[in-house]
Amino acid sequence: MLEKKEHVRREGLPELPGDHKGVVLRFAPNPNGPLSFGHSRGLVVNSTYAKQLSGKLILRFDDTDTTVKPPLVSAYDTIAKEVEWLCGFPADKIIIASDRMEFYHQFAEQALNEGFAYVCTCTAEAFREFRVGKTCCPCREREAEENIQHWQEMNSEDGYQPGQAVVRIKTDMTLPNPALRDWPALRIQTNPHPRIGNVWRVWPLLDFQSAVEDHLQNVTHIIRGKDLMDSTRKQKLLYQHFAWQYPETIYWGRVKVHEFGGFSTSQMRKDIEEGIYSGWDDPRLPTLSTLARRGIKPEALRNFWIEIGLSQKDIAVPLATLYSHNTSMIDATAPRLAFVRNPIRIELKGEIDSEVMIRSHPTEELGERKINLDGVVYIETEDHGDVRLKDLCDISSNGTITSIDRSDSRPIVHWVANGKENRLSIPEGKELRVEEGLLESHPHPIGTIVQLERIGYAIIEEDGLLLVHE
RNA sequence: GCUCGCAUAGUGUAGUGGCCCAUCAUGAAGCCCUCUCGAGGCUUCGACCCGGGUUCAAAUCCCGGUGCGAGCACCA
Repeated sequence: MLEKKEHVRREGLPELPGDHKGVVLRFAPNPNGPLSFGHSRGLVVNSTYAKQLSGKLILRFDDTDTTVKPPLVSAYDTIAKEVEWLCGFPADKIIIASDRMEFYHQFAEQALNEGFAYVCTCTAEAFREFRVGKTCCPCREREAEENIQHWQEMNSEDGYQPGQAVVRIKTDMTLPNPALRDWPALRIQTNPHPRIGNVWRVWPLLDFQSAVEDHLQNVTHIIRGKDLMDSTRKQKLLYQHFAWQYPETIYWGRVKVHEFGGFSTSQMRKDIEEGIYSGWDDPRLPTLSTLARRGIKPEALRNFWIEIGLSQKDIAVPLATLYSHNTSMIDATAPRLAFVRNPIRIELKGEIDSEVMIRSHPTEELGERKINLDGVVYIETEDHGDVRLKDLCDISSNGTITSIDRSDSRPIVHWVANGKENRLSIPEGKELRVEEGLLESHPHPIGTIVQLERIGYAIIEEDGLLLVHE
């Protein structure tokens, strides 16, 4: 029989491979600063699966680097709160790698004892030669006992110093992929850790720490960027040595947002400390704090990433896509207000009520605003001409009222009668443009998202308006 | 250089051999709406990277090419 199948479009995220029972996922940022837009993909994807499949979401702080990207003590707390804000629920469990060091040491010693790891005392440059030449470094020949001895020297203050020794996982120096050849698992760092100080000297690198912790936590699925594909391959080799089973792994491709180029957490941290930015929620920054401050709803961010999905394709998305999701979240509750930039005074000539009531939203019940007219309105200089004052009357360019009802198709403009001076800050990439103008009097408290008619959505802040988006 | 990955309209996606002269969203253009450059409704435009192969049949499988991206850190 010829059966006509329905063409059904898949909605939401693709089905997760593997077993759907007892799913354990993790989101593992480096707490060297609060979360950024870039982190939000991993968080949304992992938490959405965890929620859909009634699984667990682990928030894990990968804070084992005290040198290149040292942890920021305040970020641990901030990130936990940001996770709850974005996901709508808190992480089921929080793991801090720097509290779990004894486990990493224990498995490192096991690896050394069982002969699938060794202490390498070559310099990074020297080892590069071996890696490129597919030849073994002499350190690889050490017996387990000798390795343990060197390991103890790594852990001792008067033993090896940073850069003088690392622990490597034995793979195969002839592996076609150079990235996998006897990769480094632990190294010496003497900078004190901001959370726990100088308790440890030998710290694991990501590939080792993450692999061990995923096993310890029974993580079932790892969903991460495809830049970590070789990390998966390295970790699988380690899992073979330990005879563990590696989780299902899914990748996403690189995302470029045109409006947010060139920010790194370390750089932002430096710039904030130097006063270039006012803080982590400076309107020009691509952080989650900034997006929250700017009135971007967590649901909008979630819908945005879910729509993009999990393809391994590298993409470039305009922020307009995120904004369109946000518009649908905020429009129904955003009262309308008029904000007139570059105002020009117009004296109304003709009959008109001295008091008008105007709806705060064209379709939603957001109440009405009462406006007292004393014969003068302000419109934007650019709008000057024969226009219709929205919800009021048609006028000619000298202010003569030609009709109360709309009489023709002349342009509709917004206007302010008894406004107050205000300013609107507009983030434009790394710049912040400020527009002065007259804002209609209103009763809305700080934090309200309003729609400035014909301009865009804005949030009311203590000292002015901040544009959400158009 | 070595290794790995990806390739559908301007953008983002659906699609795992016949439902596909290809889905949905967004965009652009035009129209509608007692009245925003908002929201809503309608119409139109617009794509399977290239070349071979397998097959009765390929966007879908295989090979080659090209393009783009990533890893080869004592960062994550």
